[in-house]
Amino acid sequence: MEDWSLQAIVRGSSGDMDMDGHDSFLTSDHQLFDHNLGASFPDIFESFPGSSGDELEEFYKPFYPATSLPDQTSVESQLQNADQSDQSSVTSPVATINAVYTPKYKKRKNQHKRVVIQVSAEGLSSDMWAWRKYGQKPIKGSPYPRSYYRCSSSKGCLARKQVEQSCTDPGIFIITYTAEHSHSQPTRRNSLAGTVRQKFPSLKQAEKSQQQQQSEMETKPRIKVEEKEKEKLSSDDFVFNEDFFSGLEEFDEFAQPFPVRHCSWV
DNA sequence: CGCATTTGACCTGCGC
DNA sequence: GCGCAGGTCAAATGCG
Repeated sequence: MEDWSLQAIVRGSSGDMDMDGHDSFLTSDHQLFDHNLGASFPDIFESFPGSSGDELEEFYKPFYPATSLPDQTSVESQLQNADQSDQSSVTSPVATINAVYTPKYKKRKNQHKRVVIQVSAEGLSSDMWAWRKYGQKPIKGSPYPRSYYRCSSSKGCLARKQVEQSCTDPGIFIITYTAEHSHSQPTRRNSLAGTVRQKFPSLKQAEKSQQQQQSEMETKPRIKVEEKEKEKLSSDDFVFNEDFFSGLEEFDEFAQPFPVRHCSWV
């Protein structure tokens, strides 16, 4: 909220960029490509110690639309665009490729490796994992708060996810997954299956709440904006530790059912 | 009663 | 060293 002017600037300069405005100005060290995952991965393959590439390919496959693997030229042009908007927005993942997730306040610097996907609200509600919200924070430069979730299916499961709403397209949610599940995917949606409680508002709900929010803000300026957009997306680090590949199938499972709009490595 | 959500406080990393 | 921002904790509260 405090940085609306900044947003305006960013949006104005980036125009109808394929990156959402949030990532374009929020973080300087994020890589965000529109459907360009595949083409951008060679860098990762090269830099990933001991990685054959095929494994990673298997991993990221579910995240990009089958029809949208861009060619190298479009990738390069997009990278150029990214460079134009933010010279530091494209950085080599090499430096953080060995990052290992350490719980609790540890090493933000090493958390650069994350899996970031962009989905519609529909996609949000299609996540079969059981997530428990443990925090929400307003993010500088974004009108929407970021919500923090951890896996509630299993006690020791380190899987985390951050959800943040795109500031350029409220219908788009940026999800960042960190770490992997230490258990198999639940057959039930969550432990509260059968209850009314919803972990992620549907698009309609989101719209509804936005309308509420708007009317609220008309009467009382600013206040509780976050509540509404509940699901923001965020960007998480993905950890390339030894457990990384063992969890790929799980990501595969949750990634496929819903439409992924973007996927990026940061 | 058990689990989820909310929310302020706290901790840590980072830039200046 | 200080302040800011991101990430997490935990008490309070709500809901089924």
